[in-house]
Order: sequence, then structure tokens, then C-alpha cells
Amino acid sequence: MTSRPKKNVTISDVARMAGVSVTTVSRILNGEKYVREGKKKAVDAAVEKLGYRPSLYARSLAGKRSYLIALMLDDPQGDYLSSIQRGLLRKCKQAGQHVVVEVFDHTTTFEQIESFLSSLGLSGVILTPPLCDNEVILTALNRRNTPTVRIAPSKPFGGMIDITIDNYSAAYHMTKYLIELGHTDIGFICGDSAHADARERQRGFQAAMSDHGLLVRRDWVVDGTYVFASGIRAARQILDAEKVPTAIFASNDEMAAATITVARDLGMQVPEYLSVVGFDDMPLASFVTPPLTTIRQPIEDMAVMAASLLLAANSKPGSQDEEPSTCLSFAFVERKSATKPRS
Amino acid sequence: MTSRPKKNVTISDVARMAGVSVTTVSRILNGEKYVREGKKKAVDAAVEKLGYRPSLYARSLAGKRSYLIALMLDDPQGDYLSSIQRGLLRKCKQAGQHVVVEVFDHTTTFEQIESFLSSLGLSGVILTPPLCDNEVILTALNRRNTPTVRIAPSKPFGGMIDITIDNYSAAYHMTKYLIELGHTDIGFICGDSAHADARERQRGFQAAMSDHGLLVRRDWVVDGTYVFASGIRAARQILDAEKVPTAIFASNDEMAAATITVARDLGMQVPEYLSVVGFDDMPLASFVTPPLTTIRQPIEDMAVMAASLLLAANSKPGSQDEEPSTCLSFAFVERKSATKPRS
DNA sequence: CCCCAATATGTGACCGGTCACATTTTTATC
DNA sequence: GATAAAAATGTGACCGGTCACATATTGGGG
Repeated sequence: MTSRPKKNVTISDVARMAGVSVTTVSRILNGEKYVREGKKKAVDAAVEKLGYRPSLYARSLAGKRSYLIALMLDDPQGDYLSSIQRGLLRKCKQAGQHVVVEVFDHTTTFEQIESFLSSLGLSGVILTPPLCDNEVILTALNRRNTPTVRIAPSKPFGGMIDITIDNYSAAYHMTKYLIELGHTDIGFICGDSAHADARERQRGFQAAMSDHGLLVRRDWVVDGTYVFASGIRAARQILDAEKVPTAIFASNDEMAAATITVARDLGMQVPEYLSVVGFDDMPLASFVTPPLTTIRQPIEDMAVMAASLLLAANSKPGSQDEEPSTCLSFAFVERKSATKPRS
Repeated sequence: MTSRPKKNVTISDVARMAGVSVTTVSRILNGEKYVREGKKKAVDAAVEKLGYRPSLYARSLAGKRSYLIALMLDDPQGDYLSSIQRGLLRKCKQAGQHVVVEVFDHTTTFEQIESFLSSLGLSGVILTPPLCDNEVILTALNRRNTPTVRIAPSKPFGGMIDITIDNYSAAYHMTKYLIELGHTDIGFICGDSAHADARERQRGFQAAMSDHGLLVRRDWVVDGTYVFASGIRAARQILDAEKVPTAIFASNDEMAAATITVARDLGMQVPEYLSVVGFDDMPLASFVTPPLTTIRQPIEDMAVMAASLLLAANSKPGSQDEEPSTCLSFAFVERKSATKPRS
């Protein structure tokens, strides 16, 4: 490491070379108005020639804005979160923001969040389930009033922006579909009950059933956690019994895929002997055999929108009250995994 | 937004309350030696009472160290990267570093990387395939001499730390296993050839075949990109022909799973009529029916180690030459997806 | 041609820490 | 008890920008 610590090019170097003041350079860099075209050219040239890049740290420290958006995750795993992250990265990159990913869970203390927030001075936060319903986190966020967008939260919280789909209706719709296909014996595999969406989906299922005068056997509604392994367990629990349903509605595709696997192991053809439907329409859904009938959720778009809203909220301060929360629409995707019940 | 912009608690507030100088506070916060126990107590108390949290920006700006580690991704998708990210997050959190995820690809210009690096002043970078072999990125990194750890790179590059497994040997081993099972007609689905590991695996396969005097039919070696969909295409290409192999070695589990799906669609039982093996041992591998015989790679550990090395490299500056690159060991995992060939 | 508003640009304080260096106190040695 | 080395602490410059405010230009309208 003999190389001289090569001094960084600073804004004043640029100013000097362009023959203007640092403020002017700063203005130009930030695209403010009130700058003469000529100076702008000179400055741009100097920037180019010197290879100047503003320091994120200096900017954040001196200015009021920040260039970091945090994606808070509980368990960094699975296609769902992957999609969210992908959408977020795409949007943020194009907006010149950087994404810092941070893991928190239900054991996280107020102190920890607080410390994270104040040391990073974020320009925004994206909260994914189940963190979006974590009181501790929400309170901390609110106290520091950090712009926040929540994805698929349970209930509104102090003017935060929420993005979700109508999980209840979607599940209702799907259930109705199965019923109209002729099924009356329908099993349900729940998602992680810490997630609001999981609870909503279950509500939708139950409602559809009772609206159609069908009873839901308690042993056909089993818990899952949205991951494949839990789907295996759940499906086994339902299908190992003496009396089995003719259809199973899994709260996400991963568990639906697991259900198909279990069914196959047990020698039950899908969909001939057992209809299986999922939720989310992850890539997986179309690859499985048979391809899953499911509900499409525009996850990546949700993330993109989340980022956009965050950025917007950030530029115009006073808009605390507008609450542009959004409920995006889902789509029913009919493929091959469900059909009329065996007679 | 009527709330007064609540001034931040600064280090000098703490110093004042504790009755010491800011330097002392700084020292204590950074765990340096040369501080009397008494003062430390007082300072800690003040910090506690005031709820003081050091600003990452101020620290990074003033100091020489940084608290951000970048994870550079090409395509943020799939279990492999997910695992890396998980390991990284875990380690970094415990080390008080934050992870910023950034997407780059082969179209990325030197200018872009350069700009990213200098504005963020990272304390380290983790490079995943295929970025770990991207000359542009490597050069930029080297020029700024940012501590870098590469995961599964192709060849050494200017004293950078590398972490990998011996993909060649692993593939060789797996191929030999199939051969010893009695297979002579073996197909191979390649991974993304931009990834060094994919090329190594193919080399290992070829070597094992020729070492055993077996010829590799060109139409049984087909390209894939490590994702499920590509596995479907590849498997179809191999299995739709008139003469099909008795075993297929897919370069990762996802494509192996796809192969099983295709085989099933074609009415070929796995493993009775077709043995299928994968690579990576992702969660998926044990869920698929039949569970995959595969090679386990300690991906998450690799990431943890990457982070550790980065942190270490960071604390002791002069250690440029040590090059603690590591080749972790893999494990052969025998499950149910491969067996003796049909006779 | 003068005056005022709108447009441009510069000045210097400040953001919240760290660091090199100076200074003071403690501890150990004789 | 004197004295030097080690330990502890303080001082002020500096990191690289932004911002509020002051100042200088410009451009109509009367």
C-alpha cells in the first residue's frame, strides 16, 4: 500500500476549474434552477475532466435529504421478497437512491430500530410483512417521521402509505371458483398467521364457504408458514386422514406445489383426484406439473410503486395527509391444477 | 408537520453532560484504549440518557472507515443469491455494518462503477457470479483499492480474496458416481456459461467421462442458465430425441427439478427410467419428488466467511499480500433421484 | 434612462463526527 | 522523591458538501 492516498476530487476543485463558486456547482449538480447555461456547461466539463463524484456522506450530512432507502425484512428468503427487492432495486437505481437491506424480527427492540434509523438517516423505508405490523417498528418510524411505505399491512397506521391487494376478495374469488366447479369438500392451508395477508386470505376462504352454505371441517384447515416444507407438513396432515377433501386451496404457490408433491406421493393424481390451487403466481406456479391455477399479484410492481411513493413523499414535504395508499388489483389465473371433483 | 425538527443529539451534547471532551467520547464509542473506567461509565450513562446515536454520515465523512458493504448482483433472483445475501446480512449485522445491494450487469460502464464506488466510499464489496469476472468492475475496484471478496470467480485477480468450492472436482465426483452406477449414456445441462462455476462443472463432467472412456454426445450436452425455465427447455431438448440418455446431470438443482418435471410429462419415471442429479443442494432439492441426489455447497457459510474476511482486511491495512482465499469443501449428498440404469 | 422585480451567483457558517498533535496525569523505576 | 515512559485527555483543523443570506446582474415597463 505504497500508493499515495490519492486525494479525492472535491466540489471546490470543480468550482476552481470552472471558475465559479462551490454553491453554483452544487446548484448545477442538484439541478436547481437559476443557473446560466454557460456556467452549467463549464461546470459539467470540469466535472467530467476531473472525474468528480459527490460524496454521499457529505451530501447527507450537510443537506436535509438522504440517498438511502431501507428495505426491512423479517426473514430474507423466498420468491416473494426476492421480487419485492428486485422491483425496489430497479426503481431506486434509476432514481439515484441506494438500497440498504436490514433484517429485523419480533425480538427487535425499540432501541435497536431507533438506533438504526438515527444513524442512517434514511430517506425512506419499505416494510414487508410481518414487519409492517410490528408496533415497535411502526412507532419508531412514526416518531422520527421517516417516510414509510408498507407492503400488505394489516390495518392503517398513522398516515403511513400502504400498498396491498385485496387478499380477502381474491381468496373469496378463488374459493368460489372451486365451489362452482362442484367442490364442496375443500381444504385450506394457511399462510404465516403473523402476516396480515395470510389472515385475509383465510377470511376470504371462510366467507366464501359459508356464503355458499358449505361447512369448513376444522381438520381441513391447517397452519402453514408460506414455505415449501410447511406445505408438505400441512398437506400430509390433510391427506393422510381417512376422509380427504376433493380440493385444497393453499395460501401461496410454494405450499400448493408442496401439496401436489404430497398428493403424488400418496398416489393421488392432480387434478383428477385432487384439485390444488395456489396464490401469488410466482414463476414456480407455471413450472409445476400440473401448472397451478392461482391468483396473480403484481409484486414487483408493488415494490416499484412503493419506491415511487417514497420518493414523491420525500420531495414534497407537507403531503403528510394525502395518504396515497393503494390497493392494486389481482388477477385470477386459471391453469391446470383444478378441475371438477371426482364423482 | 408542525413538530419542531427536533435537533439531533450530537456527540458534544454527550461530552458536555459527561463532563469530558468530544474526543474522549469518540474514543469510548469506538472502543479505543486509553480511557479511564470512570469516564467511560459517565459517558455511557450520558449516551443512554440522551439517547445518542452516532451519525453514520458524519463518521464516514470524517473518519477513514466506512460502515457500508456492497453486495453486487447481476440478476437479483434465485435461492443461490438469496442464501448469499442471508449469510451476509447476518454477519454484517453482528459486525455493525450495513449492506447495500446494487445491481450491475455486463452493460455497466467503468464510469458507473467508479461513480458508485466513490460516492459510497464502501468498506468492502462482495462480488457474485458473473460479476466477479467482470473486468470493468474488477479494474475499478482495484484502482480504488476497495477491499473485495469474490464468490466463485474464474481466475485470480490482483490479490483479491476469493471464496469458492472446487466445482470441477465436485462435478467430476458426481459424474463418476453416475458412471459407477452403471450409466454410460449421460446427458448434461450446463449452467450459465458466463459463470465460472458453470464452466468448471462442465469441465469436471467432461473429464470424468473421458477418463472413463465414455463419449459425450454433443446433443446431450445442452445449455441452460441455472433457472427453472431454462431447465425445462434443456431437458425437453434432450428427452424429446429418439435416443435418450439414462441419466442427466443438471448443473444446479433448479434445472434438475425442471428435468424431473419434463421427464414426468413424458411418462418417464425418475429414477427408474431416468436418473437425474443436481448441484447446490438448495432447499428445493429435498422437496422435489424424488428428492435429489446432489452436491452440497455451503453457500450461506461462504457469504459469512466473505464478510468476515472483508472486515478483517479492513481492520489491518497492510495485509494486501496475504490473500486468504479459500476453497471450501463440498459434500456429495445421495438421495433418491439416481439409481442403476434401466437394463 | 431610471427603478424594481426576477434571476444569478457568491460568502461563510454549519452538519456531526475523527484525527494529529499538544498537554496533562499516572505509573513505574531507581 | 526525581524522572521518564506510559496512559489519559483536550484542542482545533478538517472531512466535503448544503443552506440561509447577502450581493450582483439582468430585463422589462413607465
